[in-house]
Amino acid sequence: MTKPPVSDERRPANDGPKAAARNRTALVAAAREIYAEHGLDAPLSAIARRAGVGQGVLYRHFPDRDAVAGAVLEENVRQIERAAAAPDATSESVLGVLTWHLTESAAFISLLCVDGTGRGSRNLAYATALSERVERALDGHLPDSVGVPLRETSDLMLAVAMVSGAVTGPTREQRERRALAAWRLLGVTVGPVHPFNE
Amino acid sequence: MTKPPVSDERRPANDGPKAAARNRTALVAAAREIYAEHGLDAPLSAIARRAGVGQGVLYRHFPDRDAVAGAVLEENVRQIERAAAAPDATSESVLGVLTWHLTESAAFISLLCVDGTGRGSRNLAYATALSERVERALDGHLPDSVGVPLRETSDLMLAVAMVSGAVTGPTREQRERRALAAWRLLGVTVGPVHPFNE
Amino acid sequence: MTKPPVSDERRPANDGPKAAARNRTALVAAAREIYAEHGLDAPLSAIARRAGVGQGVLYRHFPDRDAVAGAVLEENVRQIERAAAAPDATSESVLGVLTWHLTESAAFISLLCVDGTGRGSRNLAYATALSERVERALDGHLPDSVGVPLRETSDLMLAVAMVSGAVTGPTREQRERRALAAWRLLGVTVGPVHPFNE
Amino acid sequence: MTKPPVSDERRPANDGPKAAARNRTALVAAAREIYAEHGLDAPLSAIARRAGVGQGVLYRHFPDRDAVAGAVLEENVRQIERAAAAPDATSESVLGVLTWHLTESAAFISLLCVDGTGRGSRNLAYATALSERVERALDGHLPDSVGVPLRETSDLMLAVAMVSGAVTGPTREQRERRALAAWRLLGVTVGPVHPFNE
DNA sequence: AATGAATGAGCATTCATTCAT
DNA sequence: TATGAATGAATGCTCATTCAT
Repeated sequence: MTKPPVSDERRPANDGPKAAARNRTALVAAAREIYAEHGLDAPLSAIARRAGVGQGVLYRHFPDRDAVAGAVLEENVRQIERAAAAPDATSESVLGVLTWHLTESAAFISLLCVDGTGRGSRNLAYATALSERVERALDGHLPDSVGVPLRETSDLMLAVAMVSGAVTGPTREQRERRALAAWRLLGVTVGPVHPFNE
Repeated sequence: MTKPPVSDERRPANDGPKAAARNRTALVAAAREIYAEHGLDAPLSAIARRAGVGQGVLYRHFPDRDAVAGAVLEENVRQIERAAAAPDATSESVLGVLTWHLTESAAFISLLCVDGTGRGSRNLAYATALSERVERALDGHLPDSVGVPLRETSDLMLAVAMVSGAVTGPTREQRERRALAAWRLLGVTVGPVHPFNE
Repeated sequence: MTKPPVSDERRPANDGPKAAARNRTALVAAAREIYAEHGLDAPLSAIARRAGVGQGVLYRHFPDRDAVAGAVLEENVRQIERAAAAPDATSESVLGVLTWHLTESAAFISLLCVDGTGRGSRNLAYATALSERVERALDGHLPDSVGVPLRETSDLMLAVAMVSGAVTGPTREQRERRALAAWRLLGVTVGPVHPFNE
Repeated sequence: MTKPPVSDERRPANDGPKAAARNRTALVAAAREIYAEHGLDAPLSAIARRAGVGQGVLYRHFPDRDAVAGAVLEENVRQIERAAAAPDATSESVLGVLTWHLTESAAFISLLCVDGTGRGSRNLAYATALSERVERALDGHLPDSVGVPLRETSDLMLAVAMVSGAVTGPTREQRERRALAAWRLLGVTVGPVHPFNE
């Protein structure tokens, strides 16, 4: 009377290695939602619950809470990189995508608008690396601007931080309106605000 | 280096009611420091410890953590109001004082650059009231600006939020440099950056 | 330029020894109200505040929180003693007064309906002494009862405890109704329910 | 006296999910003891300590302190329900079981002898529901009584509350003696005092 | 590899009691 | 003698992280 191969009780959904990638994706998506709803200080348990996995899985994929935020930002940053690498990329189109992410992801705002005064200092490593990837992506897409010109990418990154600071409000629409008003004050034209490939 | 004459060991140091005002001041000062070092989410116990008082004293003076932040911000806001009310006030002088507080107080940045995504929604009451006082103070001091003009106080508040977003960095000097660069990108001239009456 | 005799500033109402008795009375009255509203676990500070005195005064008159409760009960007990000592006292009249206090004072219920399992063990001294005074007051006023007769004062005290257990409800009227129903189940007739000398 | 093979020193003793049910049981048992010793206001930390678990475990199993009390009472109430549902149930047998729980569980007394004056008003929900279950269990088991008859279940519940008020004393034996004396004063015969299925 | 229970440190808050004035 | 501020221990509750299964 050998036991059936799969399991004899309620199997906790051990789908083998296939599940690993699926779980990681689910965790990042869940984290994005939770961050949007409750801010970056939301408990990790909420993220695991939303993803439908145990907390142990979260720790298997991410060593600490900063790694979770980093993974969420990774996706934002990648879209900007791809927008910048597109054959028909213009400063306007790239800023449109960047602005989309600013309005959609509270975590992304925090990335670019860190107060730098120590609070989030735990994970400067992650934040700095990601921030530099954004900077590199924007390099070569310096927009024209009415009034004071942006002369270098560092000026543009400053402008991005400034727009980040302006992006407040409870709904995405309000945040988009504020972001566009901010770009206008800077004299910068922004293309359609949308995600890159979604 | 005089010490109280009696009791040199365990004396809980009850200085009587006279200490009340002194303690409140010490608490606000401690809170300002702690906020600058650890952000607005710093534990209240750290503030009490820094102020050299028991936690109960903190609660005697401030009903909740928002009241503590409010008391800290109160001073920032008041200086801006006074700068705006000075007989020789100009937009440049007022913005200089405002910029000083942006570079000096992490809490003040948070006031003007709230992410608004729900996280800190507990104390919108305080934040809104204080923010409106800043807005009223700035009313009538609309600066000229190169490039895109600021047409109304709401534009100016947007600009302030934008500058707030740019104010990052570990030292006050770096933060001031970033703030001034941000104002420059907006085409706004700012006067000397300093506290109003200190 | 000698100073005026009374005081030169806002005098904290130091009316001399006269005030002592007045304060004690106010404290007991305040405690009675607070206990009725918030139960015996109410903070002492609330009692002092209601009495319009500082907390120090409370400690001057009562060494600890049990002494406060004891003082409140003292008054209840005394009225019962006086009702029992009245020339025209009957078991019915005495039980009427006792029942009044049961319905009016949560603390008094606790005195007679102590769970005895340790919770309130801190002040058994007070409670026991007061309880015995009630017992002595009831001695000699054993009521007739339909059904099972009460043979001794200890039976009557048991009956009192039983009625105490029945006295629940948010309003005094409800509590009185429950108390009378309880006495009825015991077959005991109770006179008019009222305070003794008030 | 076997011990786990590995690690004999600091092991936080995470016995895995198997321990969940065991821990819940231990918590309820510990709560019962603590309540008996220190009353319903005992600190939850004491319960967790007695159960040999961390405080977090307590909160995993019970959302708040009322849920803990509810779980303790649940068992008392269930035994009464089962006693009432037994094929040979009589009013005497059911009251015997009820009286057992009155003498054994301070919390159970509190359930039936609530002072209702507001103090413990936080958890009326639990208390009311459980109290009604007792009432339903007693329905149909109205005892005969010498003297004043109990006409309805509400009379019986009043009698139960009265007996609850009489149940005082440091040992279970004393409490049982008081309870039986109380039932006798009510003219009600009670069967053997014992738990239902233990 | 996944689960989710357990741990325990950490923070907020309350309040009895003391004591300088 | 009265005041009421200060103390600090106690308690409730929340999570980040670990780990037996």
